Amino acid sequence: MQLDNRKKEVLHAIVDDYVSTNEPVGSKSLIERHNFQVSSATLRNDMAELEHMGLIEKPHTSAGRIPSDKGYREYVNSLMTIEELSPREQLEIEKRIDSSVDEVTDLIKNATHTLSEATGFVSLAMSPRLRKSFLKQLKILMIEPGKALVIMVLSAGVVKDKVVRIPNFISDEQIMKISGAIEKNLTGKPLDEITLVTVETAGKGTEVPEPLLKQVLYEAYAAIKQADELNIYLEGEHRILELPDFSSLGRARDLLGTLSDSGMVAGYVNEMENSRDHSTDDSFMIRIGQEIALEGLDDCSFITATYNLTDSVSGNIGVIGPKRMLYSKVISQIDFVKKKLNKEMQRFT
Amino acid sequence: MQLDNRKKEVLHAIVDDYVSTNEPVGSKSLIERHNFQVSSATLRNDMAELEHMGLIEKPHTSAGRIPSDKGYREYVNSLMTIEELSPREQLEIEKRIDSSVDEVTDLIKNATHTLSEATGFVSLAMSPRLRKSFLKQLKILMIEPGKALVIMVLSAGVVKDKVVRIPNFISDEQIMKISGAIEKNLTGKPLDEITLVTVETAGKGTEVPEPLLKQVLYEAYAAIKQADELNIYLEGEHRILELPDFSSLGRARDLLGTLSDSGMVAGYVNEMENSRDHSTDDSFMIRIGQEIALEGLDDCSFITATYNLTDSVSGNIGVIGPKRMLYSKVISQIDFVKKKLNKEMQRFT
DNA sequence: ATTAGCACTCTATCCCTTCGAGTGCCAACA
DNA sequence: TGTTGGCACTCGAAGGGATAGAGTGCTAAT
Repeated sequence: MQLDNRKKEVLHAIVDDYVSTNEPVGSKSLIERHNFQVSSATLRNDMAELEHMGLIEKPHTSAGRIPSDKGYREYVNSLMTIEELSPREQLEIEKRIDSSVDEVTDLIKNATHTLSEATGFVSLAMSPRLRKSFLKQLKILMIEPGKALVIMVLSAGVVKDKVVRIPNFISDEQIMKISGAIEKNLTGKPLDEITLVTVETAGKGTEVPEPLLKQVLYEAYAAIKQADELNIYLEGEHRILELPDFSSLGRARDLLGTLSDSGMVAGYVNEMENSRDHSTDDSFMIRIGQEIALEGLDDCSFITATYNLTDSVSGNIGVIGPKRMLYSKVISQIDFVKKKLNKEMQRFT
Repeated sequence: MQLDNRKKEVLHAIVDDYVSTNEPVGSKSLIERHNFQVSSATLRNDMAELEHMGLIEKPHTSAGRIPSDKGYREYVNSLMTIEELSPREQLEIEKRIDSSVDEVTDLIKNATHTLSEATGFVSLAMSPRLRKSFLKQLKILMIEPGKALVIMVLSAGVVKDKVVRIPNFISDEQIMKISGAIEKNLTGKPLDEITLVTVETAGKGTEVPEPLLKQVLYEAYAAIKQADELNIYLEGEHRILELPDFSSLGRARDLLGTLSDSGMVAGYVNEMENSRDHSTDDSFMIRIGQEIALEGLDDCSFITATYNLTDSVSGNIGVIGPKRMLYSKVISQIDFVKKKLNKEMQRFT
């Protein structure tokens, strides 16, 4: 069945009212608050149909209706209109992000924090996916016998390092030879094309005894792989408790419990990113309620956008909030933060 | 008034019972659960006196008694006996911390996580206070025109780095000269004795034009100062919600709100550390309820111990849990984790 | 297709009662 | 003087109606 115009308006109105009042909405209050040119009985008929179609539901027989996941989905896909943030709100966000940090990571954390403050929800960001960026420099610095620091400068303007163990009796000079060889042969190679074999090949020809060489090369490889690992930044978890939607302790507990396993959340965001439809240039991903395959997020919506550090290096930033949220507002907030982030990131590349 | 022996036993019993049942304890149940050789009426008299002394209080006229902050304090100071962890528990902790990480920071995070899991409370750790450690190496690595990485190796076995801005047109060679000069002159100096002036003096004599030199020296100084900054690691905030003590949403919200400002918590821990009584070798700090000068922690106890990375470089690790906790158990857990941490840290120095 | 009217449903809220654990105090006792 | 049994009293928690109010579905009329 198709939604005729009035039914669309009714659904739109129900979502709006429910979002703003947090009470199931009935046919009568719908008439009161909106300019429907029909009677409440007519709306009741419409609502019965919307319910039949699975777009709204009632908590109990004699209560008003609330949107179902499917209803929110319809609202987000076809009904709502995104409006720009007010200049005031824009300014507020720009002011908080502008801080002239020197590292991309700080910029991202900064943006995440700002987003959480602006929306009042939990916000999160993934670190840039660096597998498509390539090595610009790689140095190995001896720290003390048996310990060295591998420093990598990547094309995306990111610096990574890792402390590694090396053989105790290897000399400074030997380390420098190896480091030079790796750098010479691997510079320009994207991280996802660097394997243990590549590194070992790159290090061949170095005049360093085999077992020593092999261990250092392995550690260098491990450092490079670690640089490629994804991090997730979560902010504002405590704001959950301010929301009436999570006033039932149990829900709040489940949600925070799940969020505390940041690895799992990161994995999920990654999965979302991979299944994203890249054919459109719309970089938003929206998951509503049960669409989210994480425990305890049944009452949440999960919205992320993709930011770009370079053409081929990107990450995600977004929020986890209650399903009952002002979608149009939140989406423009995320969009604005994302754009600001993209702009600021140009400084680094 | 002095506490006679029986009153001590009564207080002890009240704390124990309240901790284990989470219900105000009355004279009758006290008799039932413990082997007092007197009647409940006698205990009632004792309890009235304990209340008069401010050690216990009643939620309402006709309820049992619960320990006051002062009562817990007395319990912690004089009544409880610390028992060792069972071998089983020890093993559990050792297993989780043993992981052979290569950086001190990871080790600390690891320990913090373990402590939170073991206690079921929020745990936290401060990064080592590095001001007494000294520079062993300082390198400045050019990343790209206008950007460099300052790398510092400290005596405590810690590596720190920071991306800094440098003049666009400075040469690799000039940077190396400056870096060499700083390293040569400042190696061996404790961080807290390094000031902007010290760094500028160290860099004198370098054959680099004044304004360029000055900016690089300033950035190097800033990097050193940043290495000295304290970090705090918090773990397991979500566990708060599992505790019956914080089932009243409002309290949980206040607590998590306060904890979300990690800078503030860090400042408080620092203050505690500074006011610690260093004359005894007891490295525990215990703050109960209102003794904690942080909003929303009225129902909490805050217990930390001091770990040592080297003789002069230390940090704190501990928990924030409900006042109504098994103090002896929690203290031995912290103690055990701290000792394990100290042991593992020897690898790094 | 829309509407007015009506009987029905279900929850939230308030009030009242009852129950029980606990207290304080008093008088008696060792 | 410290201890005890007894007793009246207090207060919160739990349970049981009763009521009000918002909302629904259905029917018959327009």
